[in-house]
Amino acid sequence: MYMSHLPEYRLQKLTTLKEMGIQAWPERFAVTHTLAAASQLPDDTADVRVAGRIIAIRKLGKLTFAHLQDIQGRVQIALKRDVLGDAYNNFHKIIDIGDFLGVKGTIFTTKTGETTVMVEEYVFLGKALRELPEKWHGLTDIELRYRQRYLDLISNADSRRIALLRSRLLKAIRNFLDERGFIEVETPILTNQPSGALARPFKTHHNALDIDVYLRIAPETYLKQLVVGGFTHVYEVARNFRNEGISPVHLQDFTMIEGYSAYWNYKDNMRLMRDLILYILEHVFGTYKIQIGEHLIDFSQEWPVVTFRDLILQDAGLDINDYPDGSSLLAAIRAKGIQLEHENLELLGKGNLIDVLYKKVSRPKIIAPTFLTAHPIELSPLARRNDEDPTVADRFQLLVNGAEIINAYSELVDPIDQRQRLEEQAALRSQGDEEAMPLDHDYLRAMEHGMPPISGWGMGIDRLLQVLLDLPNIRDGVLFPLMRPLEE
RNA sequence: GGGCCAUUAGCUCAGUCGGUAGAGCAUCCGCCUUUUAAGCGGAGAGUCGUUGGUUCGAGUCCAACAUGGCCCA
Repeated sequence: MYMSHLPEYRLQKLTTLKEMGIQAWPERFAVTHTLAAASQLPDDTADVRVAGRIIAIRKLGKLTFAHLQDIQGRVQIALKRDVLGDAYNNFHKIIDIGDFLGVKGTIFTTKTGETTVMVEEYVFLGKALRELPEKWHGLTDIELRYRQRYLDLISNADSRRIALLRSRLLKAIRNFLDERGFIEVETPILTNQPSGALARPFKTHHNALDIDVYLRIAPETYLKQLVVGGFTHVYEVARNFRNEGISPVHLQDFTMIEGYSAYWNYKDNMRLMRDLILYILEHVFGTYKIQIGEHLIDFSQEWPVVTFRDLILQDAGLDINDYPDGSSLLAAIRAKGIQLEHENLELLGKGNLIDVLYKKVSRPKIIAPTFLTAHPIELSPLARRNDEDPTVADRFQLLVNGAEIINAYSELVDPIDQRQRLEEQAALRSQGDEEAMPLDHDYLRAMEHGMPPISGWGMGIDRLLQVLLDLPNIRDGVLFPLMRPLEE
């Protein structure tokens, strides 16, 4: 057995445990209270049984204090030689910080006012052969926090708070949608074609069928097929995978909630999304006011609605409607002295150029929640064309603090228009644009069987969490972000 | 892809001008019955990320590489 990498003193205590006939990793312990609940009990509550990881021990001769902790709380325990006899000395012979312990005892309050369990019996519940991070500073090495998240959770209260908050946030969203008649479904992650978004996919291989398959980049086309099948309000909490670069605002493996409603348009979803965000703030944060960087944002205020055209007119002094194509717009941008960062500005179509311009001059300025609407149609291959202006889509994005939190539109349900737009995408793809969408025959066939009016939305949970919690890196809201493996 | 920064004891970090490797926590020993970053006294603990180079001498200077972070593309 290879154990030379483990601290000697811990292996020694493991041996001591065995010599004393105590199981190092026993199989069960019945508790009466969670640690958090026990820490709220009144004095003299008897027969309290709790269990947790020992995160601190303070021995004062014949009296020892320790703290038990789990993800939701902690409670102090006290062990007295008077009460425990030999078991008191044995405790110190077998216990290290990090071990799991179960205790039975009675609640009392110390001189310093902390609710504490006076231990009458204890049961060893699990040996830790490695040490915990330093107790005061915790684990600060960002790499270690991502690689060994469990240590981060044990030693950093903020990490525990974020992990629990993410869970509560997801639950709140499900509750909100369920209350409004949405049905939750699951659609495939392994797909024959990457569809529903503009992004590079991860590719893998199915052995039995001997075909390449792709991890989904969006659940969109499947969810709309379900609307064809009769679902009127449907949603999925979807893990999506995009083979893109790593940055503080990009994950390769992220969670998106998408929802679709038959007979709705994008304006119905604007209302739904505002209600959803306010519901989240009320139920998870308990306030509509969120501090983001130096700004205190009150979400209960009116959220302005701006069009792409008005926004760019305001921020760049250019009316995009004055320019028929990309090259004339680019000339105007250059005449204004606006520097855009892109490899091949000359090759961009008008829609993509507007997008690059918007990201440069407008997006970073949008702090308070704002609906951005009327996107260029080229940027929205699955969205419905506006009836009055066929160059824009019936679409909106919700922006907060320069980040796109929600993307939504009235869906394109005309199979003839859809086929044409996907063929344009496929042409771009054959010219080497790896983000363009391939022809999705399954989806087109479903559309041809008939779609009602539909509006859908997608909300990036990781980004939402990053914005609402003001996290410096999007991975701070993810328990186990992808890391390059270390060579042993 | 480019730039900057980090990598020293299990953890958190110092390390001056290039001259024998330091502290706190954790660990071990002793004292201690209301502590909570417990305290007091003592002890052990290191491939200074890796590989080269410069030098009488490198944790320190130089180069490459590795991993991570931030900024830019």
